[in-house]
Amino acid sequence: MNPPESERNLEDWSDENTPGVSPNAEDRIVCHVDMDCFYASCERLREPSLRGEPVVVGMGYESGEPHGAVATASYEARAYGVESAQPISTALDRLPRVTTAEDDPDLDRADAGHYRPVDLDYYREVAGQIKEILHDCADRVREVSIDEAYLDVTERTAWTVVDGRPLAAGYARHVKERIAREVGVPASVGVAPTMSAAKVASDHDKPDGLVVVEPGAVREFFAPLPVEAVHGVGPVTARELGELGVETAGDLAAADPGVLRERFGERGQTLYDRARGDDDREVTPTGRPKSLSRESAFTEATDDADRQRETVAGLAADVAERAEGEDALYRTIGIKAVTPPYDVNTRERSLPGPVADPDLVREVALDLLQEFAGTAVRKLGVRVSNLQFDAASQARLDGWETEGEESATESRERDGQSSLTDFEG
DNA sequence: TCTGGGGTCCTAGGACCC
DNA sequence: TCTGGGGTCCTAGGACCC
Repeated sequence: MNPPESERNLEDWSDENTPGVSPNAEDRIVCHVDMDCFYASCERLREPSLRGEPVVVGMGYESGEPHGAVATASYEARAYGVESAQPISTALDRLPRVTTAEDDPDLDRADAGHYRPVDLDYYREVAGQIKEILHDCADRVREVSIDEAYLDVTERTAWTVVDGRPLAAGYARHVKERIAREVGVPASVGVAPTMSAAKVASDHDKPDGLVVVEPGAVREFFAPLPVEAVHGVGPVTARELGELGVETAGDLAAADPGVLRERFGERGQTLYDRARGDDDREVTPTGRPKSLSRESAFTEATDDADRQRETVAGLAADVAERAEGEDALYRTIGIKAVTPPYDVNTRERSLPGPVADPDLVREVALDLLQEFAGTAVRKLGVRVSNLQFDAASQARLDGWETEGEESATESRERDGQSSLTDFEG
């Protein structure tokens, strides 16, 4: 299983060789670029006076708004306990708005924050400029989200150590600095021979970080980190691992893979491999979406059938329109109904063949909703999946830009810019 | 943290087929 | 006949991520 000792990389001075990590020539160089509190950085870009100030991007902080959550908080705001995905009311408790501070002499303006609404169109525009740089810097780019991407830069640089540091570190710095200089927003970059290690590396020294993990040092790098640092370990898995006595990534790497497989299935093996630095995934471009969905929460749970049907009909229309905008055909139509306290129910129906038919989305969704007649729901969603993309769209494939100025969506934008509610999480 | 929106991947049971 | 084994599709739910 383990590669022979003789194959060890010259730069590998760790005592424990890492099984599975290929020797020198095949060591890839993967960068993970992760924008720091991206939405807040974008707000600062167009409003430079916000630099150095606590900034919270989210919705629902205007009085009278039903609900809302924090999309992104700047590090200054995080110092007050404001976090992503937090209810906006909690954020306001911990960090009052600046405007209220001005009205209220008892409030110290120094302890107040700047709140801004989410403006996804603008963030996408900024992201587009960044992606251009990334594609310029790498042969293969995988965009994970609006503010995050993997780059394979194996052909552009090397692990060779010069003046005590790998050339790859300088290359990563170059990428980072181009983004700062040409776009004006900070990024954290991780460099490693695998995607999973690069991901964790970029996270390791945020914000504005640059962390390099050399081949052979991956396991060592992971070892002291809490298991939650491993991509794919969430709260549930972390708790279950804890029950097995696995607290750190090092524990995970040293665990019995058989036990992990027994408890977590295939995922157990994958997590084990990751913690040991074994990850042979290639950096492949992001493919077409697998599903499209839209959902919406009620201020409070409702069993009003008319409201429910109205909501589902509206969501169905939105989803169908988005599918049309992306030239997607769908073969499965589904709904989601969240009932108190927070039970997620899904229902779906597959059709004999792929269609693009807004009326059908509506009909099927409403039909599936019938099962919940008389049930209070706090949230409803509509989804299409089993997507197929027709030839017309293939011309535009490749696109890392889902251009904001696509005309199909424009007409609908008129009656409420609130239709955009994406979260950085 | 009493819970916002948009995704991905995995699992497991049942239907159905050979 | 009460007995195989294997494969695929569908549906529902769960965990995780940004």
